[in-house]
Amino acid sequence: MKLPTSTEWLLHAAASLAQLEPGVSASAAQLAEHYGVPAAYLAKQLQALVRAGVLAATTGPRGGFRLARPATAISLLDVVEAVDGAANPYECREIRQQGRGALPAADCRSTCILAVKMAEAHDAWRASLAAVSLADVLATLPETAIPRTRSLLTRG
Amino acid sequence: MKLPTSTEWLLHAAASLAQLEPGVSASAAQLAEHYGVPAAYLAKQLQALVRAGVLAATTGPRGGFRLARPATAISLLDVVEAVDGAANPYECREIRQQGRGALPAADCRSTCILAVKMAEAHDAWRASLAAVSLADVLATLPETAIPRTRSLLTRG
DNA sequence: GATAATGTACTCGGATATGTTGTGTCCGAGTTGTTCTGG
DNA sequence: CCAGAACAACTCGGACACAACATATCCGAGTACATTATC
Repeated sequence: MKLPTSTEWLLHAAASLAQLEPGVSASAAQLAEHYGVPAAYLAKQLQALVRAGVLAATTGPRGGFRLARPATAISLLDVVEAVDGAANPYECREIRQQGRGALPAADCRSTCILAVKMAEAHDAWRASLAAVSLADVLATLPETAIPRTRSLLTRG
Repeated sequence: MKLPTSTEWLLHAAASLAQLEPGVSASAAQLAEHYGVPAAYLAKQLQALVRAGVLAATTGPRGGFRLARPATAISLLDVVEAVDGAANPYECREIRQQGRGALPAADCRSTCILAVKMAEAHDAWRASLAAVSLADVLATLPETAIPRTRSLLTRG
């Protein structure tokens, strides 16, 4: 069980975009150089956030990516599930109904208890991430961070 | 983020072994046929549970795998982390200290807030799975299930 | 008849191929800001 | 000096190779039981 490496990039990128003034965009190339990551691959992943409705993209000069919603309305879960999908990492294939020890249908009326418990754990994970918004993240940064990010991501 | 398919096999296998009488073992071939899964691959994964101290293995005739501890002392987390590892699926590579926007060392005294929040979510997931033991799983099975499993996994 | 040695069948354990998914890269379509020309 | 059109540069968006891990498989080392020969 491993999240893509790009998850870290996108979380930081979203946090950086949240620090920009409303209406201002930053391009994929800017963000890539800002973090020292491959520009083309970052751009590919940013598209996933656009498809998920977390970011909005604008083409042409002065274009780029910006938040599609206020930072208070974007949770870490929104970002993570945009890049990795919302599926439960545990996939129940009903092996209780297969092989020599297959259970009779009467015993399979309710969901497999193991699948239920694994789903509950996944829900706990999702709830933990859903409780943190980008605004919460920004609130923990030092005072100097936001002006600094704005200046670094503003093109001359 | 996806758990190996074999995770389901091992959870069910551990639950089945927990239903056997103390001291009785079931071989990898038996368990594989019981669930209709590839025997060699299941055996390979069962070894991971042995290395983790969850199962104990015995070679030779009448040998096989059995629980290394009472079912009350084995949690779902023990099984899942034995096969998949205990590492956090989110790996912080400190990109905040890299690239054009690298933060000064003074701002990196404490752990990156994003890594902290991702770790908290992982802890919530682990706590949820650690709270469920194999004995809890067995308690939800119908009365007929345990004698049935014992009879199917007992060799003639 | 009891015992010890032998043989056999069964078990796990690790080393070896293959398929799928994430990783990384490239080029094309579209849009905006700029520049140049004409009135 | 102003307006319009053409141009050019920059942006995203999707299509194309490469690599790492999970998947699947095989054969060898070791052990317990059953058998057999001996005392």
